[in-house]
Amino acid sequence: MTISDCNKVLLEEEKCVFCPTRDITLSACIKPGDFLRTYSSIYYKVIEKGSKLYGCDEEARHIFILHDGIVKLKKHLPTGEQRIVRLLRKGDIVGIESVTVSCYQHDAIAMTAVSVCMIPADLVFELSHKSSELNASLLNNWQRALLTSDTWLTKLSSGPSLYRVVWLLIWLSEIAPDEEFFMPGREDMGNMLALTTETVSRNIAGLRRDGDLELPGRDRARIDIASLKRIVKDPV
Amino acid sequence: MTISDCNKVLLEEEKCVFCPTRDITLSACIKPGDFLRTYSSIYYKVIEKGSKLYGCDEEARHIFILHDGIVKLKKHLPTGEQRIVRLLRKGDIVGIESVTVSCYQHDAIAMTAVSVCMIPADLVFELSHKSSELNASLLNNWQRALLTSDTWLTKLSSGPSLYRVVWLLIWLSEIAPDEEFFMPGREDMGNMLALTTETVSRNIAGLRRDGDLELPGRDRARIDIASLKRIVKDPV
DNA sequence: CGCCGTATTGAATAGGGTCAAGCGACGTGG
DNA sequence: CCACGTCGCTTGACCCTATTCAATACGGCG
Repeated sequence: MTISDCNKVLLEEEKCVFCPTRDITLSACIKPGDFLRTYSSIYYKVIEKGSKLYGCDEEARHIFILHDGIVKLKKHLPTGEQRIVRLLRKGDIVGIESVTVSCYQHDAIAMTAVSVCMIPADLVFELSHKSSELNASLLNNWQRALLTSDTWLTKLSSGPSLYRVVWLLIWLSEIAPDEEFFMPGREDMGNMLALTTETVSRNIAGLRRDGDLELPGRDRARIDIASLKRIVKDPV
Repeated sequence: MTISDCNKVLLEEEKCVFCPTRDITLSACIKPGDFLRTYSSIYYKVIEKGSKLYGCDEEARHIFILHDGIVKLKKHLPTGEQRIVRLLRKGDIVGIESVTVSCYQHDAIAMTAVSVCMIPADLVFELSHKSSELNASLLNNWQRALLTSDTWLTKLSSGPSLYRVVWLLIWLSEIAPDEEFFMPGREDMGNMLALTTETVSRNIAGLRRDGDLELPGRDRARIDIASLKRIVKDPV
């Protein structure tokens, strides 16, 4: 089902049944009985590469279920620098904090073309009281986000620059193992790893020389996972 | 109410009413009606400085509500290094992941003497289906943990070493603003900031020379917040 | 073709790591 | 009560890695 197909079914009452993310936890928890009530307030949206889903400190009214594409969550430091604190991919919830706090905590920016399902936060909040499945789903999402944060703290923010770059490549490749996957620009990678663009670039050049990394196109990469894991001494 | 008093009331049916953390969100959500059922399974525990609440990959059966003291969450890297990914303090929930996953994700170690209330995870899970307040409380806790993680990623894991040390001191002082507060050993601080003990030590020495930091005792510090915030260019 | 933004490469530098020695507090045992 | 050993903190000197600054190359697009 393509995006335009989905936009079409948006006009129907059964939109969620045919939604391409029917399999994604949260939407799956919205029961047929809820359709009529939610009909008017849930939107399917396509966001072009580079544009913002929301900004830091904006009033947090919606959560976004990510159907496709990659979204980065960015934070600004008082010193002017910025840091990317998380990447979100298919099935992740963007702006989940809107359920508990009144302002978004990051800038959320589409790194690729992105399609999302936009659900009012108070609707989620309300439904979560009634559906323990939805609740469990929210808790799980939060749990996953924390796990990711821990990984970023341990693997992507400490140790030698080569290790960090390698861990990031491994992490990115998990979206599409054994295949070509999305690789952000050097500056973004630097902002994830707390390194400069030059350092990232140099490490990438090294990996290419050693044959552990191929760049089939701008934004695209393919890696020799086993070899990379050996570099960071990750068993298996 | 002292710890021994609390241990005494543990023997009574009304224990939670007199619990020193009655004001802490989660316990407050356990209603009188639940007392009889929970009676046998909730323990009040005092843990001495340096000992473990649980280890990574252990089966996760309990959450711990932190009444007093500081707990560090540690992760080991395949390379042998370790990193402290979070500090928990009064009112925080330790091992909250036990509600959603089967194994703990960190080593949880008491940095000071610690007192906790130990609640079986399945009990929390069960109660969360019935109490939307408890649920909201869980969601809030998770939200807070993520916020903390973001702070650690942005402020404690990037930028010059002096900035990191200063941010950590500011963060630690928030427990007891304007007063003396707990400061961990240099090695632990290094593991939080992704720096070596020597670098941390040097920066601390510098701050003391400039009169921005006093160390009234081992583990204790007092800072000139305004001055430190000026260093990291944090407004106000 | 020439322009712009991004990536790469190079050379010089600075900041943090590493290694090693010295110091001070504390606890133990003589 | 003091000598001794331990452990954690500090300090110094040197080295190495990542940053900085600058030049160049690449690729898409008007």
